[in-house]
Amino acid sequence: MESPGKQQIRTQETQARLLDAAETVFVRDGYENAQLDEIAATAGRSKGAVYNHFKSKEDLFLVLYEHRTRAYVERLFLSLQKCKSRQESFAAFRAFYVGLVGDRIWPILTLEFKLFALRRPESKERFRKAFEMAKATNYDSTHEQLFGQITPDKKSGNEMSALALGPVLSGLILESHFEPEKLSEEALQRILGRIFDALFPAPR
Amino acid sequence: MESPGKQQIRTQETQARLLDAAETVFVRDGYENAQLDEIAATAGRSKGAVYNHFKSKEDLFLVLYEHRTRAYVERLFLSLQKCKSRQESFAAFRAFYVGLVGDRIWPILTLEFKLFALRRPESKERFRKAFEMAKATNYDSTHEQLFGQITPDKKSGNEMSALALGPVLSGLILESHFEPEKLSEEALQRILGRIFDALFPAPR
Amino acid sequence: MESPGKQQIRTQETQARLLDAAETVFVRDGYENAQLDEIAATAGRSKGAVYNHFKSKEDLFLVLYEHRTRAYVERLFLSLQKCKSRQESFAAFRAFYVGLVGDRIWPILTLEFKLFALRRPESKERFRKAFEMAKATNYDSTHEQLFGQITPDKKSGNEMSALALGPVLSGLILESHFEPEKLSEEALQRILGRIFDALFPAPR
Amino acid sequence: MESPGKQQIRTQETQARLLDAAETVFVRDGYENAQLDEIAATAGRSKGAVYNHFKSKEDLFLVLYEHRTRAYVERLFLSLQKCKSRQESFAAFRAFYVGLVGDRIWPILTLEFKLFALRRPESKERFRKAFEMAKATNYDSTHEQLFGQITPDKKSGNEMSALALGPVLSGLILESHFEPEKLSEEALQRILGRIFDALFPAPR
DNA sequence: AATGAATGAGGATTCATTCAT
DNA sequence: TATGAATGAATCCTCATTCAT
Repeated sequence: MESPGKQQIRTQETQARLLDAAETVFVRDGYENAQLDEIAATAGRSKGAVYNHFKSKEDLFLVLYEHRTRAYVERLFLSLQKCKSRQESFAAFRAFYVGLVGDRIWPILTLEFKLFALRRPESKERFRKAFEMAKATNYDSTHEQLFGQITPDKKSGNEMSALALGPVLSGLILESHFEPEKLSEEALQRILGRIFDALFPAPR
Repeated sequence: MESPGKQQIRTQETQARLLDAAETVFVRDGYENAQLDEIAATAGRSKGAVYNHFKSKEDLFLVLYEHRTRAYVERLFLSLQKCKSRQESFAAFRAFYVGLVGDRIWPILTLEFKLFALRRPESKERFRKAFEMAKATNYDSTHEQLFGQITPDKKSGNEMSALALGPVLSGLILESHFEPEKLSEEALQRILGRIFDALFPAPR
Repeated sequence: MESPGKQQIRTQETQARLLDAAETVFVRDGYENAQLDEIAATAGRSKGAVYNHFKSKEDLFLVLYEHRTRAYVERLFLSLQKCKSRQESFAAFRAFYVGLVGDRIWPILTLEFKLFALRRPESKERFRKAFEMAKATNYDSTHEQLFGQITPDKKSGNEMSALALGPVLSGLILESHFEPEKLSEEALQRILGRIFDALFPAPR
Repeated sequence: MESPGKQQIRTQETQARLLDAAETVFVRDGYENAQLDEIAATAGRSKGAVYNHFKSKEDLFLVLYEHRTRAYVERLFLSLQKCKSRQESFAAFRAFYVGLVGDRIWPILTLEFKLFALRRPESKERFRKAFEMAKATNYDSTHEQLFGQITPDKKSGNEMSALALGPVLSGLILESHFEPEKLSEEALQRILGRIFDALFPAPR
């Protein structure tokens, strides 16, 4: 009871360090090959510490995904909030998307997550909820901010397109690991831009 | 001279069965979770038989990838050979690509392979070679058949675009497993078509 | 500061138990047929515990050999330290050697080790180092204590003879397992004594 | 039925080749690590052939040991037969023994055999029988040829000494693999000679 | 909260042996 | 007799998880 504040801080720091370490190791080695031992060591903690903060390896993985997903969505919302017009919003959206090529980690983590979830119906459920939750926060208003009020039909088309953005990005980033020259960051930006424009024909 | 024939046939059949079983199990469970036991059983063979045909689990995985890759490339070349004009060829190419959405297996297998290769530099080498070999077979003539003689600059752009096709497909197929309704086969075809057209603006 | 003590004690006890169990099982079954499972069980521990203390079966085997070798060499040095004269020392040396027939375990273990090392050049290296280290500790002074200052020529002869002692013992102990009556402990003592005297003609 | 002679020759040759190959591989790798596959390959035959000639790996091992043992005993008897006097016989016996250091294979094989037999009471039986048989052939007359008619007491002493010869040789040869310089063939001959003389004080 | 020793289920791999040819 | 594909028992080792400290 001496310094609960410090304790809490320590606890939070451990959590954060573990999550960072987990991201590093999961992405580097893949979920199955990632060793809790190594995650703990990378975080400067011991194996046991992981279990004080997470129920299991799977739990750590899911919490990590939830964190990172939330962070990205929040970033997007933040950048959208600053926009004054629909055009501006739309441009910000596009820029945000194309800018994602700068991150070699997150898209791989996402692939890893999805392949993981694909094989575990139980986790798949939690996985989707996490994603929905993050997305849902401001979904409708965001959509309107970007596209205005449009027919349900068009809206569903937009949803479909939006759904495609992530996977396309992930696939390309993965490929770029094998063809770093032909798929340079610049090249990827151009490709992503073209694809974005194909999926979201600029509102008149 | 009857026996060698029978032996050979048996051997080939076993190989083929093992590869088919491997594809099923690897895609269903992922590389790490796939059990040799189950692959063997699925093939109607015993665990040991796998090791008469493949050096290791990894080897089986790589050989499987090589086989399937080669098969796809050959299918594409075959369909191109029938074409009489550049337009026809190009249309065939597009159709081939868009038609790939019908296969839920191969794109997932490819993702699995690439994430696998990403973590094993040695296999990465072999992996790329297999792909190159298959691609190389008729590459230049194919390119000319599709695009005619164009500036090296444009050619390199086409290469980049070609490189993007597979990853985009894989990413989308994976996502469709989570959103089977929003990303129906039909929807995927439309998206893929649009992306294809964005990457390869139709020649004139 | 109670816990680190308890932990350490537990750790040491486990190590010691595992080494004892390993000795029992390796000698009884031979290196290849010895099962880690059984060693662990004999030690009252689980299979996994072995791997917390030793890198591999091979490592366990080598560490065991190092331990036991060291212990024997130390015993010899200890008994030599008590001696007052060269004659006494020499007699103690002889007695020590002849007394080794009482141990049916150690000579067999040594054979097992050497045949093992013969087939693994890497271990052979470590194996020799362990032996050298143990031997080296007091080698020169011991030699002088036993034989006085003698010509290098004679010294090298003594070295050769010393080298022969162990193998001769091991060979005989092994044989005595097949001819327990003809090669009783008493008989072995007589034979060993005679051989010792032939190899080290008593210093006047 | 065309050429039974040729068939038989082929059969015998295969047997001999398999035994030679077995000796090579068993000595090089040890019984447990020796692979039937490799033995067969070394013999220029296939794995299956081994089973046409031997019941099992163990059987092959035992037959090999029996063969080699018999051969050595026969060689000794042969060289003794030529001797005219007891002195000559005795010298021949000594020379035969000391000469054994030239063979780096057989003593190791013997060790391997004995450690093997030690752990398999069933084989131990067969093992001893093989040895006895070989030895027995001419045992009593040989003994008399070497030592004349002596008291049963002395005879039993000689038996004991004779029993020691093999193990001593094996132990030393094994050690010489680790100390090839200090235990050169020449050095071994000197040591063996001294030990022989200590075990068999020259008759009068 | 943190540590790390211990657990033990799980799985890839090896290889003697069998058997159809 | 010879071959070698197929079998499957056997075992080392890994690593997520637990728990006493």
